[in-house]
Amino acid sequence: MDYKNTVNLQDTTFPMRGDLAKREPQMLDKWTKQQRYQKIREICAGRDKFILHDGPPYANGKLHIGHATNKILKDIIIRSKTIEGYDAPYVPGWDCHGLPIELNIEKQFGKNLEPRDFRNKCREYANEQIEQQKADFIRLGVLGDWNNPYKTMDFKTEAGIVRSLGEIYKNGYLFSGVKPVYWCIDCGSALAEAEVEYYDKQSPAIDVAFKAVDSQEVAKKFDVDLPSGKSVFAIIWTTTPWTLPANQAICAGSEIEYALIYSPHTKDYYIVAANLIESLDTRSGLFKPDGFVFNGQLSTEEVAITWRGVAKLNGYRVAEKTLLGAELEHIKFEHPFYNRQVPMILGEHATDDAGTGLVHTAPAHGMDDYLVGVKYGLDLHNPVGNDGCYISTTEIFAGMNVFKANDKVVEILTECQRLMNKTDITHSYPCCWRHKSKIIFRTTGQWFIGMDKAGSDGKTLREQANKAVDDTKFFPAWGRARLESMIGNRPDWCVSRQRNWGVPMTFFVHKETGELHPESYVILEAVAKKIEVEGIDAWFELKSEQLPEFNLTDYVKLKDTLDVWFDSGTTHLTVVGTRPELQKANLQANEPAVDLYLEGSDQHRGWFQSSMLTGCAVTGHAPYKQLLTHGFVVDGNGRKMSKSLGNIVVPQEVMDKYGADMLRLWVAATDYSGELSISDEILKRVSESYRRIRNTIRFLLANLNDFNINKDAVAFDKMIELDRYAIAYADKLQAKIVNELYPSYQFHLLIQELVSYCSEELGGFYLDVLKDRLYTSKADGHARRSAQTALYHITKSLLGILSPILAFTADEAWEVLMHDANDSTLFHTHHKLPEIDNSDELLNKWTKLQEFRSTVLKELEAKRTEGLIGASLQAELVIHANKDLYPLLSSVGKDLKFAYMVSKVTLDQVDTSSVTVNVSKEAKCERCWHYSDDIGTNQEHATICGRCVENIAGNGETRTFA
RNA sequence: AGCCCGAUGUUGUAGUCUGGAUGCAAUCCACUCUGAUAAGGUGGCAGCAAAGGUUCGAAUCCUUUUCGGGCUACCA
Repeated sequence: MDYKNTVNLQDTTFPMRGDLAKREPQMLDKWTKQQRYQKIREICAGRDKFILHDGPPYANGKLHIGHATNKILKDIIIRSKTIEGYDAPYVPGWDCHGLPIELNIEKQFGKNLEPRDFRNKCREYANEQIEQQKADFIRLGVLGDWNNPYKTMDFKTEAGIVRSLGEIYKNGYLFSGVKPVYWCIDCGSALAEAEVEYYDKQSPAIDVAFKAVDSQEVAKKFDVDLPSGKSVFAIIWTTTPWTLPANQAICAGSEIEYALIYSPHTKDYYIVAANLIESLDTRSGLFKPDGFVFNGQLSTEEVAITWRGVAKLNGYRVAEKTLLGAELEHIKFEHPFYNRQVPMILGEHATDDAGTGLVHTAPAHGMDDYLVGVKYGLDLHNPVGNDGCYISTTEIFAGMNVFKANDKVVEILTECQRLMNKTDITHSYPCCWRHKSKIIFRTTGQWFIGMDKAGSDGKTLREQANKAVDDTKFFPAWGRARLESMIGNRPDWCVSRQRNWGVPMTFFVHKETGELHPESYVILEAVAKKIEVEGIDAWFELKSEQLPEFNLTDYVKLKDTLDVWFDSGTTHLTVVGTRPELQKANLQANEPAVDLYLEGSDQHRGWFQSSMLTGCAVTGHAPYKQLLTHGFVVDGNGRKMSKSLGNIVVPQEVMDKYGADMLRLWVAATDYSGELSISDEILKRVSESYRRIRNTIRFLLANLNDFNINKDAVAFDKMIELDRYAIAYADKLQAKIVNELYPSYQFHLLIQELVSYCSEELGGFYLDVLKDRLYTSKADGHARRSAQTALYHITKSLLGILSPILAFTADEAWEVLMHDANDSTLFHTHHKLPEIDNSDELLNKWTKLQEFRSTVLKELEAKRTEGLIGASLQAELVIHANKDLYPLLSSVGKDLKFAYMVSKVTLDQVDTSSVTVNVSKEAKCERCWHYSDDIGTNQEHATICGRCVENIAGNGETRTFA
């Protein structure tokens, strides 16, 4: 008889190889047809809500690995909250307005489209981009309301953005002002801080002389008697020659020491910071002629000055007396090429560590200059237009591009002999993040959300935001310091832009005064109603006559649009605040509407911050309870990905090669609080972990194939001890993962626990021990059903825990386990494992038995190396146990040999424990492969042992402990 | 330029606050099984970025350096 057929070898439809790249898309099709997202919403209806609000990616460009990482993390959380028992809807979104899209349309269609056409094209383009990105997101397994995402260009959202602006206006935080803003010539618009990046750029650096209006008087201050026909100059240093037309002052540091120095070349006299004389001379050669040696004789020219500091100053002819900057204040100088007198003023930003210690001051072109200009009442007038060219009234330079004007300025300075030196320097310079081109500072009329302006409730936005940061929980904790300093330091938020594809600032301003219409808040609501129906075109095409209820005759429409950061920064109002499924039934006053925002660490200056500011300005508190940040993705060597390094990992390729679950497992297994490394090797290692998990599941499913929980389950108090232990173990693991690791978002620790559970606890112990019982005991006998009962619970628990991460694999296995091709882990909550009596005791006992087992295994391995045994069943153990060990081992009774997978164990009590391994002299049972002395006892089954006879012909063997 | 973070075998990680033989998993090698088979079991190899300091003792504390990542600011 072939006894192999009597062994319970099961098979499963769950294949060993995942073949994910091919099968995942099929699963997705099925899920879409089933409308799984909607079905889950129905199942979850009535539960407490957990709101993770999606930060909208910009609707332009292909998905990169950073997008994928972010969305996968979000999906893991959404799924984990769902299976934990929350109603966790996920509405993905896109950021749609703004310059990058405009640029693409301009590139395609030129700049001469009608505004309405242009905006329509932008809208179409954004929609196309969204469709592409959406397909990739879905492919990642991200579960969400993909048929109904939010877009910042939805008419309702656009109207909501306008309304949010209205609230901020009403609350007193919005104001218009003239201020220097970052200005990108290529964008033709002001930029937000977040849109500015710094690169090394080359600039001309020039030293320029400003002639004193009254040289004689200035010389006297230095106790110098100026020869007739000689002049005194102040020298400034600048790397932006083009700002000289806007020069209104020279700025000195009040505590800096300034000297008057004579140039043997020009025969004139110059004011420079005393300790910068040498560096100025080094670059200009102005003061110390080659080969000059002071011989104690003074030339006629020099006699005018009382020379005393000469020797000390290495040949520089300097007036002995120096003056502090404060003593130079208000001295008048002539502009180098305009008929304009400019004063010497004082400012803290003037230092003596570079340049000449005197700072050229153009209030229209720099923040410091602007502030000091306001203080001294200087002309703030900005001569540069939106296009980066001087306006028509600018002498000499009218119509010229500012950067091109650099050369012209140099030329003119040379002509009028005011240029003392010119070199090129490479320095870090602010640039537009889109164009990478140099930006300029430009003082223009803009609209701001004030950080330090008290709102209608008497508090400043900065105060409110700081408080709100305190109330927020950060993962990881250092995010708090980051956001705090960000908000502490930021200037007023310039929200106006001068573009076409953006949400308009729907205000009417007075023709002459520029004041907002007194009924602005009401008008704005009227406009919002129109935008809700027709989109932003409603504003751009609006005629005052269409709002007859307001007196608009002396008012004009504001043409500015809003910074796109305002669009995304208000989604907690325009999206979360308006979609019913995202609202909690019992939200308390001042309670954030959203539980979690989750984005890359760059969003501290971006979305985290803009949302915080609008939240505080409109609602007085943060829009979110928790902030979770992840790092950027870098390559296997920790380098950031770049085209030139050729180390870019493309998510689509990973999915085509390994499948989405592999990418998801990679995200989960990586500590994302720092950088996330990815490379081919790393992915290979990840897929090895995956195989381990998958195979464990396969083994579990295979051995449950003939098991029906409703008919075959063994009552828990009747189960074999080892099986009860295994359930207790699984319960403890599940508790840790569900109660600690998922809620604290520490997925990498969770994955470690799970992989080591599959390898060590299950593969290395429980399942290994169980094989004998599963295969050889009576198919529907107590011993086997007890094991299967445990396996069933373990599998159900394991798949639930895995499902947020291995979304595809877990559900694939779930269908097999439940014998239902339409079921999903997410239609259920975490499996409730049966409560096991004395579980701690059991865990403790079997942990000790495992420890001793490894001693046994070492002994077996020694015998194996000696060539005495192969399979461990060839061995018999003689265990001499001391008084601690003996009760432990004997408490497992005759089942100890199964726990240790040998054919026989002899146990006695001694003082010192030891294990002896003997090779069995008995015959091998053809069926169960144990070596036994009762083979052949039964005539009918001459080649198998008594236990096997009982299992195939009797009622099945009895097991109690293992 | 300043500030912050990180670096643990080939890979992913734990341990660092609070000093005490580094640990887990995968890879690799060897043995073994052939009833999880492009599997399973057992054993083995190998690591604290570098240097210095404190200490009986340092992955851990201190200093310096290197490399990587990030942030902030701006040199007019």
